[in-house]
Amino acid sequence: MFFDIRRQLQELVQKSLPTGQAGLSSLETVAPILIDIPADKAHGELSCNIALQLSRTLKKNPMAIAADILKNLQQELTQHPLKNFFANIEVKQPGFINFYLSPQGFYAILETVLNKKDDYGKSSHGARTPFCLEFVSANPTGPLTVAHGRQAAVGDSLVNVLKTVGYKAQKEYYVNDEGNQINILGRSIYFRAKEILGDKAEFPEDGYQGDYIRTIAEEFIKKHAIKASGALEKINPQQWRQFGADYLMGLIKKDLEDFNVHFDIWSYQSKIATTKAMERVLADFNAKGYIYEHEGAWWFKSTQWGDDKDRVVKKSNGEYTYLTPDIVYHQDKFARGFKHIVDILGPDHHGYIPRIKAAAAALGKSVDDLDVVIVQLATIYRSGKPVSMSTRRGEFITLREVMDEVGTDAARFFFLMRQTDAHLDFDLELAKKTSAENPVYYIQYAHARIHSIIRKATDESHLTPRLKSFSLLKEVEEMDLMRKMALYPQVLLICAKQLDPFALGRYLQELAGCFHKFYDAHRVLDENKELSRERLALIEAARIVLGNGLRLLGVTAPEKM
RNA sequence: GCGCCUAUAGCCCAAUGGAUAGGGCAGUAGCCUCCGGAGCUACGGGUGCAGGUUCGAUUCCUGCUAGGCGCACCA
Repeated sequence: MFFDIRRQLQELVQKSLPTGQAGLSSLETVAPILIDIPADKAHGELSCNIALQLSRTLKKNPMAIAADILKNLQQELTQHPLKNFFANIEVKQPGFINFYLSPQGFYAILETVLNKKDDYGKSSHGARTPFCLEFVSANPTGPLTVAHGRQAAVGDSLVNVLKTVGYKAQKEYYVNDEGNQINILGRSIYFRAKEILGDKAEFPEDGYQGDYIRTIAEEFIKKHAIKASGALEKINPQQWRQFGADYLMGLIKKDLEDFNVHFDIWSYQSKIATTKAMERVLADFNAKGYIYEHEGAWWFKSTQWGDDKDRVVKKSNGEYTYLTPDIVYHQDKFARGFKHIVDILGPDHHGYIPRIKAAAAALGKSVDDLDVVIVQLATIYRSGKPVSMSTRRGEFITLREVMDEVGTDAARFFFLMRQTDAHLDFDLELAKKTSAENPVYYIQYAHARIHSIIRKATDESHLTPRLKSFSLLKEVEEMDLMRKMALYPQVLLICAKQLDPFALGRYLQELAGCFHKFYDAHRVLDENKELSRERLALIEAARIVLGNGLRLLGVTAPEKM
């Protein structure tokens, strides 16, 4: 809603600038006109700081400039459709022009929400730009951990937000189904299978220790009806690897489904980063002069784009490093038409960022066409004590355990409770609490409570929400609630710009708070039927916005709790 | 040594470069003949240190201090 008002105000202010004064010709570049939403409602619903910005150029007191602009603005406004939308426009120290909405202005917000319903918040800001977000991409060598869980929560919600604000965003999972990790996986299963069949073999030092390996070995033995350990030697190592990777990918996909994360594209390293493809891309880089040979290895000149040092792409023993197939993979993504690529990675990858950005540049793109979002770790707390997560020793907490213990809704929400690039403490006890301390229940409760009221109104009094022509809503709590709803599209834009859905969860808490305050102060089902119908419309609108926001976060919006 | 992240009230966290720095927990005192008390109200308490840019800095820049993480011909 504010979009339209803000854009129109921007034009009006533009027309109202004090023309004909010194320095005005360069005003556009000196200071773009911005219509802000003040944090404090005492400063109005909207405000403009242009007078402060122009003060230096015009060599004039900002209060005086603002007064001039306001005078012109009020003149412009008399002919403008917005003229009834403002109760007051005034200049405040040190030179802000503040706009105070009239009841009509507030009701326009309400009508917009009620009209757009599920579409409220949508915009065309992204201009259908094709975005590829790759996240989780855990190797199929073990179950998903809470670290992956947080990445999944961030990535999925972020894509939902990006789609809503008009980007053509897709979720992609890159399956590393080749390489050392998978070789170790195959060997680990093989050795566990030997053990199970009574052959005491030394388990490899670098093998995966988790109990799930034993389960996979048992499954393998059962499937192939193997009776004695001698039969294991006839099995091709590739079979161990394939079986293990398939089995674990099955688990991972199930975990993600239950976590309410659904990927659009599954890419497999074995299909994309073939030896031929790697040779081709390195030959291409070589032709462009981005490759040199040193001590028998091939080096990629990533320093050319700001990396600390050049990186080996082909080892002296002829093998490729981790980077090489990844270059091919990113080439593949760009070739599929994505204008922007976002890789969501764990904190252990932050040294990797300049390298992969350099690769994007070497592929003929800009370093800005690829963003890397680093998701910091979440530390799980139980009874005030951190829980160990060492994957090496198999003592890790899995996403599955957390999901099963606190539920998908709480888990999804809690992973977003701090900015993505900051460490997060995840309190299992708090996530399970059914009280106001637990933010996800606080929000869901508001949603369920609204449903309850509307149900009651429909069933007992046959009252339906009014849809337009409001006139009776004028309490502070009612205005606060409408003001907060108007902010929603802006919150989505901020999330998109920051590539972080964090602000949305916080906003929903505030919105729920506005509703609870309203509820406590005023009765919806009043003696005055017309007032009841308008208040039903107000809470219905709040329900819509709460529901829309929760949906983007992958959290359910229950009608009853 | 180099790089990244963090530093805000007793505790946990907010604040697209804006105005009097917000909210939760804990503490104290209140609100159910009434639509869901899983809720609401009131009260205290503050930006690590030193500079710089700006009309304006919690925010941007430099240096320092403290904590976390990362720096392979590993993936």
